[in-house]
Amino acid sequence: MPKQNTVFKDAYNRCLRLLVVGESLPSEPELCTLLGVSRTTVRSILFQMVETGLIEWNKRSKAVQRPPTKADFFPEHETSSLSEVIERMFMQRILMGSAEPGMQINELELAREIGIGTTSVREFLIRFSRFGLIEKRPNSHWVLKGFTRQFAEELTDVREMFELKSAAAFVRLPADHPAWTELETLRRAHAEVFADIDSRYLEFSALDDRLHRLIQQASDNRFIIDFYDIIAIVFHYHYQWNKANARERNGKAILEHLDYIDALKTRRPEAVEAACRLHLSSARLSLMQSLSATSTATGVAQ
Amino acid sequence: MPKQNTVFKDAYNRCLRLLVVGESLPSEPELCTLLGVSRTTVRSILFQMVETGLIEWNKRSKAVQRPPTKADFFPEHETSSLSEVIERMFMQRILMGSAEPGMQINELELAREIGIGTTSVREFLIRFSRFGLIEKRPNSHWVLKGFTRQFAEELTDVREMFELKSAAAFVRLPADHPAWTELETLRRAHAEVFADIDSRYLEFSALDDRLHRLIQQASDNRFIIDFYDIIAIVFHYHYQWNKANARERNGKAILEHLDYIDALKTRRPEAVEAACRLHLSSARLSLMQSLSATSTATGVAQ
DNA sequence: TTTGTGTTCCTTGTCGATAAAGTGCAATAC
DNA sequence: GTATTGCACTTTATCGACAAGGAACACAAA
Repeated sequence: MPKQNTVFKDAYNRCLRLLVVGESLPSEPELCTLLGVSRTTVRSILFQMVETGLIEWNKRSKAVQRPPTKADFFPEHETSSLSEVIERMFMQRILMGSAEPGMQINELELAREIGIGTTSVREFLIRFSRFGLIEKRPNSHWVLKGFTRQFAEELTDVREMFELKSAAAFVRLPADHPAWTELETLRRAHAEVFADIDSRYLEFSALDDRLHRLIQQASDNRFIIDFYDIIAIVFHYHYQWNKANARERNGKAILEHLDYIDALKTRRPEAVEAACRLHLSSARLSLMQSLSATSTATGVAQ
Repeated sequence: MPKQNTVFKDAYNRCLRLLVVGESLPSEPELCTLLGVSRTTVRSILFQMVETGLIEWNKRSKAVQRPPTKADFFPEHETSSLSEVIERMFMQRILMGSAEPGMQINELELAREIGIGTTSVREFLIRFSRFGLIEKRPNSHWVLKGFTRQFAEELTDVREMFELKSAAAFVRLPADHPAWTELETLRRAHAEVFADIDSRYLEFSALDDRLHRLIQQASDNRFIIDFYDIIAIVFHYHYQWNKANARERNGKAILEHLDYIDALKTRRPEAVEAACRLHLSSARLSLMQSLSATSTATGVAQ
């Protein structure tokens, strides 16, 4: 079948949450911006909602008839796009499965395993190859380079170069730049999570991503900003499956972040560089430790 | 049609050059390594050569009957793989054609224009997107970000960071590392070309690529090494269509290279850094100048 | 016992087809 | 007159099909 209608299903679910009995849904173009899809999809949603008696639709009036029930929602797993599914499956295989460096990756086999066509797998692998974990042999298979210590070192080396550059650029941002406001928002969010660290330590990942992206943004350099995607995906999957000492680790990291943020606020380059280096080397260390911890179990380190 | 047999045609052409009348071609596996293809392809070549009377083939003897003529060769343009064709066409469009930043790129239109299927175009665009010149809007078109001064600046900024790091690592290579031999070979090649600069200035591009790749290699970092692909493609196409002052520019660059090489040989980090900075800022300048020179004509600069 | 060949089978690169999703224009409602 | 809707049309995402090309293995030759 060409295209699962995941865009529709996901938007439909999100649209269900906008329903307020008695009121009318906004106009089609407004729903488009609200849901981030095209009018065609919005109209499909509206038609479907008429079908299931959620709304009465007559020209410009889209009166909500009843609140949505659990049964109205599409199941979660039907709402994620194919590429997300492939990514999850693939990362699981290479980070958790017994994936040794040098292993061959077979498009057809992967496609069969996931139950999809080869085209999607190929496109995923091509996109994924920029992360430096796999390499193509033309007219032949892909080779897994492996999530090894070597990889982690190369990754963090570049990360440090880029982040130092970005942090230095951040300090030079004009005082009225929106990044400063966002930085203060982030600082508060950090403080809040830290105040309740025992139950909220898992929220650190999201904060980490937001803070570092904000800083990279200041570099105004697409290569630096894009590179953060690699960091993000590695940390995302790695920590997702590796929760040992997470609370302790995240608590420490939040404190480092707070120091880092404070240093940025002073706008003193030396203070920023010091805080940045401190945090990055600690992040590197924790990545390395979790790598060696799992190396024998999963066989992913070299 | 699925797959043009470009691998076969290209290998066939290269195999023709191995023919020596009276002698026998080597064994199949040997031909495989010589031509860099699989036995299946080698055997297709041999069958075809029997067909056209170039060889007599009986088990292990593959006696050459006659020298190949012009007519035996497949035309050059049939030997380049589809992705190479797309790359050329696409680069021509965005570097030479009237390609303004923000322009939409349409997979279907591009495919029709080149006369190929959409799959190949899609895959090319995905691969190409890592160069930061285009960006995908999911479920919709691609956006051309344009070969602008901004792009060139972001590119060269990262380039400088990486090359300084690599050059510093180069100095620390052990004395018996093969890179030192290769460096000396390259120095001689530079000197030779320079001695006859008026007629050989076009050979600079190849030398440039070899020298910089050799240096990046010393970083032992896949992200740094891979990044050079972006530099390479930009310089390749840009200079190919922009030959103003090429002789003068290349002559100057060769001298800078020679200084750079000499500095590396001294193994003194400060000398290396100085020579490296000098050359890179001169390369940046010349890229920028050629950009502004063509900006109005082709509308590619912002 | 190693190296080369014949043969079979599997995978990759490319195409065309099709449902899902996006885009543009003319008609309509306010 | 502007914003919204209805409708026709285009493009994208995905599949299955198939020739080109790679890989494995048993047999043959040296």
